[in-house]
Amino acid sequence: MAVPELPEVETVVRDLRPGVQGRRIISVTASSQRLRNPWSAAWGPCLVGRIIRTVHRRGKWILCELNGGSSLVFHLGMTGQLTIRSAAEPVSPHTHLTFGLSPGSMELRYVDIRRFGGARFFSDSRECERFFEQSGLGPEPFNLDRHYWAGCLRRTDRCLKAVLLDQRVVAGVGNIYADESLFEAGLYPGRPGSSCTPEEAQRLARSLATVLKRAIRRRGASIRNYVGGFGLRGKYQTEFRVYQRSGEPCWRCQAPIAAIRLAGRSTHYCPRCQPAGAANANRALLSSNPRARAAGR
DNA sequence: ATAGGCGCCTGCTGGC
DNA sequence: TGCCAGCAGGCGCCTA
Repeated sequence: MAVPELPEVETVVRDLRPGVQGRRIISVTASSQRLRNPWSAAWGPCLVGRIIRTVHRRGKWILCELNGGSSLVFHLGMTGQLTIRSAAEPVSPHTHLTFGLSPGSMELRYVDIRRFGGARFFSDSRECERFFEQSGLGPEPFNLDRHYWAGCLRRTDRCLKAVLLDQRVVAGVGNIYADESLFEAGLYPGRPGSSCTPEEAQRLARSLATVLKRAIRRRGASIRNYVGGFGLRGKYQTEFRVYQRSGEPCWRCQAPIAAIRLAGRSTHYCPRCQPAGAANANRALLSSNPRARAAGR
């Protein structure tokens, strides 16, 4: 099950923008089932009549800015789907929120099988800003400040996998792209952050950005649940180097991919390209060219 | 202060 | 064939 991480959320946001921006919310319907971020009945009346000005992403969050300074913020959790649909389309099971839009008979629908996600309303921009400040959400993973990132690794004995998953350190990374970027960087996921040289830290930052941008170009990864804003699946799952490939040959060296458990998450890596010993870790950036990929299959 | 573990939640899978 | 334990994991909360 591919969980929505940064590339998937970015795809949803890009898909939704043209259909949602400039439209007015004319109705709000909530299911009776409780979401992890519970929907307040008071929010519906606050939303009706407001126009969605912009839709953008922050980490794994989707922010819809409305007129009057208020905002509607979504988190997809593990199985959330936020799509724009014709109001005539049948409502699929596990639809928890429906926002009727005008002009046109379109609906913004929030579907979430496991209900780990949800939405919340902020009546003014300061309230929204405060929410994100309190959550301590870290910077976006693109163009990470070199000194900030090196410091985050140097100061911790947590393993690299745990650091990447920590939304306070860097926003938007989940289990798939943590594993994929560690492979790209040739770094063993279990290595303590403090064991990394500044060069290794920089390599990991570059690999993270590379992998995320590549996944965005492929509209994210779909294993089961994830779909973009139009309900279409992503394609990046066919390009996983290590994630869910345990036992299969490494794309680069053919060694079987290993699976372990780190930071409470299944973790996939190549024991040869990502050696556990720090002395062997200073390797060249891993190739991701299609021929290497073909050779690995 | 920090890190690790647990529970929430449903659907799928593999073993019996 | 049918049942059920185990697993998947983002995130908030609790504990050591």
